[in-house]
Amino acid sequence: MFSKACEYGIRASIYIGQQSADQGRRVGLRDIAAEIDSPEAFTAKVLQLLVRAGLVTSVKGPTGGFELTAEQLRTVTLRQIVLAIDGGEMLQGCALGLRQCSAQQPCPLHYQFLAIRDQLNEVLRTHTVGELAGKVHDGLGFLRQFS
Amino acid sequence: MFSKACEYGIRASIYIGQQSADQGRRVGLRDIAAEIDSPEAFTAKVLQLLVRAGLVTSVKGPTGGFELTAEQLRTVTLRQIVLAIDGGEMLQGCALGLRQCSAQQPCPLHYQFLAIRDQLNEVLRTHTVGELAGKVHDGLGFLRQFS
DNA sequence: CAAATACCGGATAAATTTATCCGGTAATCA
DNA sequence: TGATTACCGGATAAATTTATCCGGTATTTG
Repeated sequence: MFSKACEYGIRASIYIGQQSADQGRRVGLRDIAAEIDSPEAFTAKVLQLLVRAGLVTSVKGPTGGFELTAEQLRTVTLRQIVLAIDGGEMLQGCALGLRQCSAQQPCPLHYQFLAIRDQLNEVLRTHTVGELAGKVHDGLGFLRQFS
Repeated sequence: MFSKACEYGIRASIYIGQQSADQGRRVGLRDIAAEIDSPEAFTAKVLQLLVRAGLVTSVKGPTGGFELTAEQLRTVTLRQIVLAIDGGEMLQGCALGLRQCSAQQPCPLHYQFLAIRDQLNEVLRTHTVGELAGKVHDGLGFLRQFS
């Protein structure tokens, strides 16, 4: 559905959000990669994208790391994360790969997938990172496999 | 959403279906690739998968080519095509990449994506290649871009 | 039977995605 | 100020996906 990069990006930002909401704790890369079970260096690349897009905040040096500001917690949606990493392909492109699929010239599944895509967009648009962080904090959601 | 291979596979099988329904016309690779605007050799690989899976029929030699039997037209669903090419990843896997995402240990978006995935499965399960071929035949759907 | 046709299947190459490495820079702290 | 910490960013490598090539085999037709 999403690329690996995007999966890591979503999980990472939710974890960062959880720690930020929890007494404003800043988290380092090593910590993040361990907690969401992702490759450290690759996760760093993905986080750089999110930082550049203004969706995550980073601080260098000792006591540095990644965090979400109160505003980021409140306003950053999953949709923004996905767009920053994967672009709009999955959110807008034709399921059958037609370059211009529209009501004028629809693929045979245009309207069926329009409905699915609408629902996907709705889910991504209406969930903030902060909200999902809360869910993880309350033990109602997980970011990696616990055996 | 789907891989390129899968996009080609779906478009190709619908086109084959359309020609088969239309006076049982068998179609060759060159023809298919031209009609759905896909790379010929790669499309051949994808079609081999579908033939091996029993979803498409092929005939060698002159006057040979690909076709869908009456039964294939009636019974083969998009879901079977997608499974044969992309496997169950998109249809079953966790959107956030967790190896075992379930009600026992759900990702923070488990139930939201469950709904989306259900709808996707439903669309793929309830549409046969033959039905979509009819839609294309009636000019209600297209398999490539016509400028 | 011989020639032509068209799918089959293995090998190979190009492109993209995923993943790693390492020196550079900014920030903290003693 | 000097040492350490931790993100930044470019280069590189591995893995996967996408795409191509070409000889092999089955089938039709003359």
